[in-house]
Amino acid sequence: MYIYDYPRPALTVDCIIFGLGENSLKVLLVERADEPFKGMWALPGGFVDINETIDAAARRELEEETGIQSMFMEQLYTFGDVHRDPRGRVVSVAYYALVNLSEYNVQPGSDAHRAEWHEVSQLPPLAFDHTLIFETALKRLKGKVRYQPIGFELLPEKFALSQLQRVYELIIGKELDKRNFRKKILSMGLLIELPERQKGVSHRAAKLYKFDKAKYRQLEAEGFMFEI
Amino acid sequence: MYIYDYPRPALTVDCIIFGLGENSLKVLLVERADEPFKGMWALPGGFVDINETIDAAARRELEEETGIQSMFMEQLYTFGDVHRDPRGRVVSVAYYALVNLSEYNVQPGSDAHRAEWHEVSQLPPLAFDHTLIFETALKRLKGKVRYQPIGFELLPEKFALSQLQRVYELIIGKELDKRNFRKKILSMGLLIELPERQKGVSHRAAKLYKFDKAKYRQLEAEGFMFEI
DNA sequence: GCAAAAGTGTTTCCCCTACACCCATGG
DNA sequence: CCATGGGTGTAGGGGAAACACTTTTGC
Repeated sequence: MYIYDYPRPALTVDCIIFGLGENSLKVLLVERADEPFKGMWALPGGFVDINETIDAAARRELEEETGIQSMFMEQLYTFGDVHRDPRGRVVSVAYYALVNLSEYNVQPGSDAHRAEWHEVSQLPPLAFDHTLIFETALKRLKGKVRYQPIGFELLPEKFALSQLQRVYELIIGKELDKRNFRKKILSMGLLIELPERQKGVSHRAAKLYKFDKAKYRQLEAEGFMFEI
Repeated sequence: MYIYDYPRPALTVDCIIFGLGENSLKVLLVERADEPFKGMWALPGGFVDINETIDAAARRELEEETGIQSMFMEQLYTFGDVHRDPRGRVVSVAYYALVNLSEYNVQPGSDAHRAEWHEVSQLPPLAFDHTLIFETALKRLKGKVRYQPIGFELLPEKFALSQLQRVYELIIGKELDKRNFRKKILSMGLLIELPERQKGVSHRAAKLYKFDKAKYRQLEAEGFMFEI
């Protein structure tokens, strides 16, 4: 049994890129330029090169689509139904990524194809099994945001507590009590209060904070569990 | 860009099969019959057929190794380092499975190769990147057992509460208070008390229970969260 | 001075934890 | 009768949830 004797599925990555809109959670979709599903919206993705790890392929796709080199990214699940691609057997490893739109001013569409941010609650029909992939990603995000500090990845480095609270409310999908939220998040001791404040707002300017990654890693190693 | 123009990685599945020993958690390992890593222990696995889903390939491997047709199984993670297999580019989708040893009397080694149950705390060196895969599986199991009712999968259909408690203690790795454990698990209302009792024990026979899957699914749909 | 969001404490209640003794059964 | 695990209740503490008003700032 030599490993080259077997016909092989093609291997791709697909990326679910979440971003934060004004008052909604968004996902980056691309319009398919070719058949199959020409003209339909799809998740950005592409083939895994024979000399590149799957993670590297996902990073490459993320950068191609957004121009951002380092963002939070995590493998989601591998989809391998026999008929998920009409062209033949294609197995896809899905990744989800979180990006801060306001800081980077992401310009989708720098590539040849059209790309747009869509509200997660109003997605168009998607090509292939991408609706299933997207739903899997959203479910994972909702589950994970409560017990891992990934909400910060959607915000700029410096943020106000109300922004952070809005992130959680958008993802979890229910309102949180302001005082209890602040108490809880501050009591973890994982936020560094900055000397600066919000600028250009027409009301009292909020204190800005940043997430203390080093401290989180230390606490995590000691058995601390993040939880909202 | 036609999908057949790309050189493709080979695609395999690897299975981490957990079973419950007398007083320990065990994993099924096979001894490699061929190079590379001939004679070393490895996770059972094999190639994904071009006409079979990845899940089906994993199920097939599980059945080949254990003779059991339906056991709890879940995709774990996909491992795709470029040099993880010295024969060439091989991407492996790992699955973990939970099996109840006492009920099925699993006979590893029915196949041509040697297979044995090993205590998870005393594993030999493994072939390929299988130590990494195994550690990923164990971490997942430890994390998941607390908030999904998968502990039951390691037990026979009818079990005593003390058996269930032992499962949790083994996986989580710390002792639990008997009264609190019983209170919590019974208060969820997910166990059906059976009219029968343990047999053949030289002390007071324990009540037997079974897990109420239908009720769990119903509660889950209503937003209920299992948690130990 | 008004609109809009920032910021702040206290009480109540429930759940988690800690903890020790009697009971049933087989040998 | 003894060894082995089965089975049970309560008190205290801590964290989660509920809840409303004052402060700051720009216009």
